Amino acid sequence: MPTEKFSMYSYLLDRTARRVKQYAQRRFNQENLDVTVDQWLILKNLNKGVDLSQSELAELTGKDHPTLTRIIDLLCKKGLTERRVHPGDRRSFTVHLTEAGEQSVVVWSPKVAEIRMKAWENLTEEDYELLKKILNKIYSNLDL
Amino acid sequence: MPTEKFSMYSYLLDRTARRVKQYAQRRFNQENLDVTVDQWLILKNLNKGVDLSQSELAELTGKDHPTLTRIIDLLCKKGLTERRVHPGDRRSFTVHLTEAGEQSVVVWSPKVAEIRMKAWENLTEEDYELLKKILNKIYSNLDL
DNA sequence: TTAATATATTTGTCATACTAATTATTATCA
DNA sequence: TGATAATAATTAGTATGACAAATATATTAA
Repeated sequence: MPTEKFSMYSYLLDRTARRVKQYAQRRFNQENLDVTVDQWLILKNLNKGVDLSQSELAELTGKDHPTLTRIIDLLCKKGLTERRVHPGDRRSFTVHLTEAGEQSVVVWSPKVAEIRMKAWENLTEEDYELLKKILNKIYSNLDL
Repeated sequence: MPTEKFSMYSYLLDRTARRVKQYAQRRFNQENLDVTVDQWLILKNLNKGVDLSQSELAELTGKDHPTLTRIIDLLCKKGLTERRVHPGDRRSFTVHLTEAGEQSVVVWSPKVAEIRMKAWENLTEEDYELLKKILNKIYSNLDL
């Protein structure tokens, strides 16, 4: 006997995720951090000194390939990343953080972390852990 | 001292919400329910015998006005809703479920509820309640 | 080695999200 | 009343998300 409450939970989840992203984006804009929240996620994942292929980046960031291609296009246009030919596979690129990209990550990481904190105010460590557990459970329930 | 873990939680939230929507949409398509998840949300909110203005619908469903306008456009094109002049305010429309729209809601509600359940398998009542509480907390932390 | 298959990326299309600006109408106040 | 401000909806522009199909290159198998 299906219950409608699960539709309600789905709605709450969607609405909350949107607001979290919207809040962060507005703060990015206020601070004149000239990237989107999704672009930032890519930069952050590149900042390990390791160049990654687009496929690897897509996997890490949970983006599909067309979306990732377009995000990289924009980051390259902004001069924050560049595509380099993959040694040994001409189908592939490695995405490389430029000097400017590196600088952005270094300079902005603390501010971004601070912005991201806001959503989780008034929650306990236990809440974080439980939320993480529940979200991962949901995610794996829908394994595609 | 800002911590990066909150960026991680934000990422998990976003990723999970996307997968929940994606799963539902795929099931909608498989079942030949010819609306999007977001369009369905609108239909469902109209199915109380009460016509709502677009502003009211936007408020109820958490959509912004431009998005709502376009969703209503599509629903009207599909013959599931129609715009009616608001008696007493010529700026406004009331959105009305057509006969076909009513039928869709009646026919598909149980299947949609069933589809929506899938995400929440293996979670306890307590998990639901806590998740709801936490999501609402986050939402209100970011009051805009 | 050639033919079939698989993989990495891109392109195209539609839907949604957010912002800013516009239009039409209504409400308010000097 | 008449100017100003507020509200409802729309339009336009950019970014992301999902899906399908195309392109180029690699890999595998007959």
